[in-house]
Amino acid sequence: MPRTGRPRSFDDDQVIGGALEIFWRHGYAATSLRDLKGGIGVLPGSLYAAYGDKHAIFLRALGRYVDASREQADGIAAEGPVLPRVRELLLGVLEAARAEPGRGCMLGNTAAELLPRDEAAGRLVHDGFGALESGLERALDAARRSGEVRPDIDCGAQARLLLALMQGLHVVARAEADPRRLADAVDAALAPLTARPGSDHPDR
Amino acid sequence: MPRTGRPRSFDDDQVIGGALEIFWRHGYAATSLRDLKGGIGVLPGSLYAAYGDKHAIFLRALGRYVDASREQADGIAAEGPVLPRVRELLLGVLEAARAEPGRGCMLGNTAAELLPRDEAAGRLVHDGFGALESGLERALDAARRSGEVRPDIDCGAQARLLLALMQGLHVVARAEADPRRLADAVDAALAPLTARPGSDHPDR
DNA sequence: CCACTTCTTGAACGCACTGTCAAGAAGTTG
DNA sequence: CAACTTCTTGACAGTGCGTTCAAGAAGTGG
Repeated sequence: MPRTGRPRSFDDDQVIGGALEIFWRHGYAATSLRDLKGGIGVLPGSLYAAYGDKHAIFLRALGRYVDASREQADGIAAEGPVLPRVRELLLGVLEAARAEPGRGCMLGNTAAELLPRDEAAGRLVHDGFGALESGLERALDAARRSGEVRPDIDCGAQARLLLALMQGLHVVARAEADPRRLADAVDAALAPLTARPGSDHPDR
Repeated sequence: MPRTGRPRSFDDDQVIGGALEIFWRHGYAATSLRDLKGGIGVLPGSLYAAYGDKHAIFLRALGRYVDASREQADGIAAEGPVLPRVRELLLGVLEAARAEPGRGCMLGNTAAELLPRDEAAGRLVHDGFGALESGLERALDAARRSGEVRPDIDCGAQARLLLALMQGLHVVARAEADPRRLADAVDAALAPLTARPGSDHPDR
């Protein structure tokens, strides 16, 4: 007997990716299902049949962003010199704010708009922040072992500092005509980490 | 000839203050005029007659918050030891997040939700951030002159760093069950400012 | 106390939103 | 090809929104 029906006309990845793009730019409340339809070409009826309701679609999109954040965090903790990568990460926030104003970080945007009321979104944002913090901490730990950063640094505290700085840059940059004005704050944050040139570094 | 009519039954300060409270907690889009009525007891019709529309009421409330931020900024730049006050400011962000989750900073909330699309709000947020940055910079400058912070510190860059850290703490704290976990990031940010015990401080 | 002005009130309007549904389109399998 | 299943489509209901407005209430100055 026949068991299959008409297949989906849209690709799951494309729909969630498109929804992420729109939610990212406009936020949750300010995004209507017609905006989603306009952006990805799938009508509300199909979206509801496939995913449930608007909130469920949002959580799917946010979940994809969290996955991407996890990958980014792992990239920071990769091999090689760490501080230039961290610096690039933070300056990249400012450059993104200049090139595409009004996007910011999806995690921070969601935190500001929906937390702590939306518990499901809260868990995802918590995971995303946790991944970034953990990636930064692992990276700093490795850098400390290699002598790239001073041995007396508290890598956990520094990771939390850098995460908060990153989120703060996203926010403050929104109000700046040229976000690059904030670049010296990045260097001010990273300078104290560097090992002194003549200082003792354990190995190598 | 008679020229005056029925006087207002509500106090302007109370209405704007009440509106600020509600916008602060719920954001702009998520606050309806019926919410405002519920919170301050003034019907939409009167609000429209008195202030214009919803957006105008929001700008008035935001303007009041900016004024308060300016006063807070001046408080930081007051006389006496600066670093303990800055530390208290940043730890106060975390304590507020613990005691009253979901408020954050009205400037940051507005930046995340409305900027850079809403230009009038953008100017106000820019002014508020500017006041905080300037207050921090003046405070650090004074502290450097008094020997409280190291003489080789770039006070402008540090002020921008602390402002961004403050805003970031507001955001990240929303996703933390206990925001005090972030307290060590505050100390990590302030530690490099302190003059070394045996170091040279110009006067006193 | 009366003429006049302004404010308050609650209903109402137009609109946009989320979510639903029935009918038709488009596949798949025996 | 025929039976069957699933998806798509566009219209629609229900709700809540910002905003307006006419009528009555409440003061004020002469």
